[in-house]
Amino acid sequence: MLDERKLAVLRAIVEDYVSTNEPVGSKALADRHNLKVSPATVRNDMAALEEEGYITQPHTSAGRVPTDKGYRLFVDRLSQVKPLSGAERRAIETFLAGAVDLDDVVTRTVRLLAQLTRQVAVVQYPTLTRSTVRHVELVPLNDRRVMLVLITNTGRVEQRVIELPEVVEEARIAHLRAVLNACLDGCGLSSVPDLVADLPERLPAEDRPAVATILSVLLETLVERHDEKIVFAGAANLAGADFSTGLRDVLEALEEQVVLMRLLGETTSDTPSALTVRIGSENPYLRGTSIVATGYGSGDNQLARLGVLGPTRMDYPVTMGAVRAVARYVSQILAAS
Amino acid sequence: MLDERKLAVLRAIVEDYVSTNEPVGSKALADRHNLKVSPATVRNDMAALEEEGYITQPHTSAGRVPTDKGYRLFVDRLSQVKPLSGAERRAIETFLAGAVDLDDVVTRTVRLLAQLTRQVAVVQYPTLTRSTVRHVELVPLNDRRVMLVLITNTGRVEQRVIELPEVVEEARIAHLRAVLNACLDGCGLSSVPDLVADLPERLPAEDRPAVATILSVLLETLVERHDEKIVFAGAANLAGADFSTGLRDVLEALEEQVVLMRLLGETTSDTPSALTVRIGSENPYLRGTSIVATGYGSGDNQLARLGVLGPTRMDYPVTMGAVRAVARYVSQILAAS
DNA sequence: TCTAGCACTCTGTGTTCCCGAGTGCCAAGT
DNA sequence: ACTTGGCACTCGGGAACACAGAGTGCTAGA
Repeated sequence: MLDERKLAVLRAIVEDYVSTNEPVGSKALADRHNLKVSPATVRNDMAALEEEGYITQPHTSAGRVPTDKGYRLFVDRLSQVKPLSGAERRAIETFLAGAVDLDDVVTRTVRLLAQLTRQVAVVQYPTLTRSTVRHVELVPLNDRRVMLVLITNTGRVEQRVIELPEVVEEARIAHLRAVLNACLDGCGLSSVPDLVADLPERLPAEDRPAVATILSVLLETLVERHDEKIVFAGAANLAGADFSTGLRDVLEALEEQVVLMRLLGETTSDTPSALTVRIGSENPYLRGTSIVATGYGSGDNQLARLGVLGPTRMDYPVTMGAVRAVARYVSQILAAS
Repeated sequence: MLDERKLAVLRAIVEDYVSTNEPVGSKALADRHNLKVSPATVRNDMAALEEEGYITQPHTSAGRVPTDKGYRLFVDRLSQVKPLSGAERRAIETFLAGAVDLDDVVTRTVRLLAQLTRQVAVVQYPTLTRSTVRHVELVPLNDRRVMLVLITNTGRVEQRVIELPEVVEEARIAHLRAVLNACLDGCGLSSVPDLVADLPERLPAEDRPAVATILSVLLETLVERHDEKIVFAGAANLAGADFSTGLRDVLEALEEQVVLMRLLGETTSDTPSALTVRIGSENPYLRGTSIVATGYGSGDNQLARLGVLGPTRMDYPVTMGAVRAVARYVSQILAAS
């Protein structure tokens, strides 16, 4: 059905259209890529490709434009991920190496990725789920309030102000802190609920209301948060591109954590470190955009996802190369800290 | 030079132009606002206003449009800040009340403000400068690394991973922590450098390199950071409006902390809690936009600034009302925690 | 199966034309 | 001295139109 040459034509169409942003016609194609056939032959092939739904024409007698299905075939079978240049690699390395804490790593990563791809970059904060407790701190603020600070081995720090149900002396707080640390230090976050389950019973009865309050906040902190937190950068890169779905919608989606989360992908459970590409209508919500994403994290410990969002008409090989490279470097940085 | 009626005409022009986004002509003006004079008279006044530079016409024989100078006069003398409706007040209150920590307060604030004004909201993180140290924590990560956690009375938590120049035993770290806390607890951040100046001398000589490293990071943490950190929300609201300076520039400025900082205003030192309005060309960098900002913070303790950014053609009274109200509520929230 | 040629069909652009909103000015009215 | 009605003038923007050019589909021939 689709012989070798037709595929070559499709590849050429995608490449030309991506770089020129104009429907590409048979003559230009036969000229620029050395297909060694005449425009007329190309036209026949194009007709076939259109028949199959890989390309389409905006209006009669204009050039052809790839459809989502066309891009899909291109990504799956006609292109190779393009590795970064040496200069780019070095830039990534030095830029990420300067990060001082997890926040900083994430911020730098998202900016770097945006700049590298000239698109909108999206980075999900590493989830706490697989990390372990490094330290728990309870800081008395006044006699009815304490601040809970949870430090994990990924360098993440969580903080919560807790309103106690009754006045508790500092000494008791200190004691509780010691108990908590003894109990939790080094444990995986997912095992925390089990470990603290019987804690109230092991403490003086009069402390129990306070302890219960503190523990409930602690558990909340563990579960709730961090698959939700997502940051983006490079919105300015949207200004040039035209989205079928309207710039406004894209910007709105970017500011809506939930939508963004879904776009980044319900972690494709089989091989999370593989590149995921979602093209146009394959996306939930934002139909007119494409997303290139991947998991990242230290070692085989998948922590979160990152990627870029751009117009369907995007340079997939380059973008995929950048996303993959950045994900690797970040994973490396995270593993080291 | 500018009698009462001319001012009324200017006010009417600004109001009409803001609401319709079309140059306003003499006839429409005389009709809609009951000026009780004929269009011809209005035309004479308009000519005078144009002579003085308060309004201008996009092209000969179109209606008039306010200039930056015209908006300035309008804001200074012709308008009153419009208070929020009861429903809006209640919405603010409930929305902000749910915040769990400082991060959350800031995030909620910026979203709230964006939604309320239908513009881009910008919020600077409270600076540490005026706050006091609540607690300093040193957590050993391994024998060459410690994490420094600094907790302030505003609920802010700062964290840094520190690479030590040599191996230091945990006990020494614990001791240093105790010393630091004894020394700094409750002190204003600005006095920290003085307080720790002679600290190395009061400790065993063999610890000095490590202590010096830790202190330098501590000082860096204090000084460097937080007048820089700024967040924004509501970029989607830019999609509708048209900026003379180009959407791309605005988006770029928003992602550039430094520029944003300058736009928010080098804190007008005299009365920081007053509303600052910068109109069009009065702004550094972004000439085509207006900014309404104010300081916020607990009590007379000005901590940071927040505001909104929008097109010059903006409903100033309403926007100013929203900014002022939000700043007050946030200050209140911060004071309580 | 490929190629060359040809007629056809569009879009985008440039031109012209005209309507109408809005102005500036002047002379008359209060 | 200010206000008003009248009037000629000026543009911008939309409609109508023509036209060049790019690109196609089709058919006949190599």
